[in-house]
Amino acid sequence: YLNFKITDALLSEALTGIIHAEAPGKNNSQADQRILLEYVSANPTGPLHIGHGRWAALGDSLVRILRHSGAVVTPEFYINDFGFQMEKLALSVWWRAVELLKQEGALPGVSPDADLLAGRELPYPGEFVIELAQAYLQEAGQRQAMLEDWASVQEAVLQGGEPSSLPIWSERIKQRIIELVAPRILADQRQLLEDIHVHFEVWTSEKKALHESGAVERTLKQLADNGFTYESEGALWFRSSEFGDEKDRVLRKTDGSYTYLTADIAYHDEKFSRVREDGTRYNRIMNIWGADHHGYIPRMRGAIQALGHDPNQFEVVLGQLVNLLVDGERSRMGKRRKMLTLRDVVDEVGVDATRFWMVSKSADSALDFDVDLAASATSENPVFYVQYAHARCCSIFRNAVEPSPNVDTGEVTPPYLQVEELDKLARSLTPSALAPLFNALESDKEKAVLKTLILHLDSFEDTVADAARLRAPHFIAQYAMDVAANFHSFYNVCRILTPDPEVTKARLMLILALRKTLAQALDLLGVSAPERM
RNA sequence: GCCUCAGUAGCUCAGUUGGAUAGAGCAACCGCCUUCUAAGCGGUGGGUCACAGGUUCGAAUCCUGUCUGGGGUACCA
Repeated sequence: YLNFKITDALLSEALTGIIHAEAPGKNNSQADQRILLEYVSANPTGPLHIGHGRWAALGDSLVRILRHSGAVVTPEFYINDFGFQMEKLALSVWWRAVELLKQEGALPGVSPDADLLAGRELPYPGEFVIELAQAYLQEAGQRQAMLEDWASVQEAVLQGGEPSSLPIWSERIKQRIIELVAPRILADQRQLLEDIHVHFEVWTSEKKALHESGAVERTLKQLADNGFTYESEGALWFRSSEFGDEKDRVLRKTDGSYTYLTADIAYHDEKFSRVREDGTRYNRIMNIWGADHHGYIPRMRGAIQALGHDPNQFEVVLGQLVNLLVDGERSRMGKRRKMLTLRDVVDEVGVDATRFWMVSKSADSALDFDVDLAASATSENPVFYVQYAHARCCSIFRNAVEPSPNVDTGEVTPPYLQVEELDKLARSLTPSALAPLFNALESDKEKAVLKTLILHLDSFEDTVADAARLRAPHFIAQYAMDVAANFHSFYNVCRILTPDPEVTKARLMLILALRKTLAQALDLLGVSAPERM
């Protein structure tokens, strides 16, 4: 094993490079990549939950890291606004609307106290459905339409007709509810995502872009022309087993409707074929999926191949699921009346803590999110450790250029140096100017801590490239914690602002490189870098 | 059954292409604020890296098997 000595000159060069860099860690390791990254892609059937939060944090950090590594990335949200889920939601809204009308005594022949929902289980029992129903009834004309609708289904409902036994209500009202409700929910989701600094450039509606546009039929025809479909048992099948899938998959059900897979195949066909603004196409179609979709990959890959695209350009980043811990026990998220939403968590622990928490662990391991710990996690979250390091750097710079009045004597100590002086020094910095950094150290310990810190700063670029290559944002979180720890050690063992101006300047350059790197690392995670805490 | 992810300190988890004495945060204990922010630092205690084989000069890491836990195995989305 080579045991080479790292000279002060090399360390100086590393620091100088960081200070002159436009953005630390920037590299070209992914420069040949044109990536369409689809993630989150929730149904517009309710608020985002914790699980979505993990994909959002993971995906957005990945976008930032890949771009920092030279890739062109388009983040995209696929809106699953088609199919049974939407109908189930509409049905739930309808029931809540009936309930509201009943409470007002507006339903003929029904007492306001009567329990129409007794024994029934709404597909979407959440509180938010009641708000949607209220909004729906306030729409011009909808209240009247509901009452007319009620007259036609009243008897069936009063005799105990189940909500699931469709249709007991009119198609007209169903569509009207969906039209009203889907955009509202989507807008809420979008607002929350923006609030946590997760931005999508493209929003693709399954309903509009695939079903109403005829894209699904076109893709289906292409698959058939290529000879990969057949009819059996009244359904249309895809020969996915020819591509390594366990079995063939249904594309068109016996009732004539399409499966989710069919629309998704059309979607991926479109993504592969899409021509970008500069005339090129994407050479990487990337998705972030939950581990519950794992078995779905072979059939999707098969379909991509069957349509003549390169399956090697298709990539799925799988994330293990998030468990919600309530009273120390795992509980399934979702269909509870009171559920803990992503909004609740963000309100409770803040954007920075939530995002850092979500990406500080490998996506390969299941994440336990302890609700009871959420509040206390505020002070426990390592994100503050990193942010504090950054704030400390900023504080040092403030002290360096500001006069400091002594509280006891009232005397004012002049600033160590002027802002302009500092800027000029940074701009024209050469490695040799950093010599005082190494010469003025008093102990081996100081020297060792300093060396570790600079080596760490120097490895940032490699870390970003590794994180990009392995699609592992948690490398960055880990890195940020490590560097922060190095700095906190150094800070306690070595003073930055000293009576010797040359030493002070050199050490300030170190802090400048550190501050830039910390700010960049935090930015790659979508976390703010506060100047004071 | 098959596919897949995981099992590392009391708890939550890092450990990148195999590399030197396995790390961090939290929790426990002992120190450190007249000096750049103590949301910090130093120290102590705490690990048969699930288990058993194998490959290798060298394994938490690679291979095989076993055990335990999560997820999947739909004409749901």
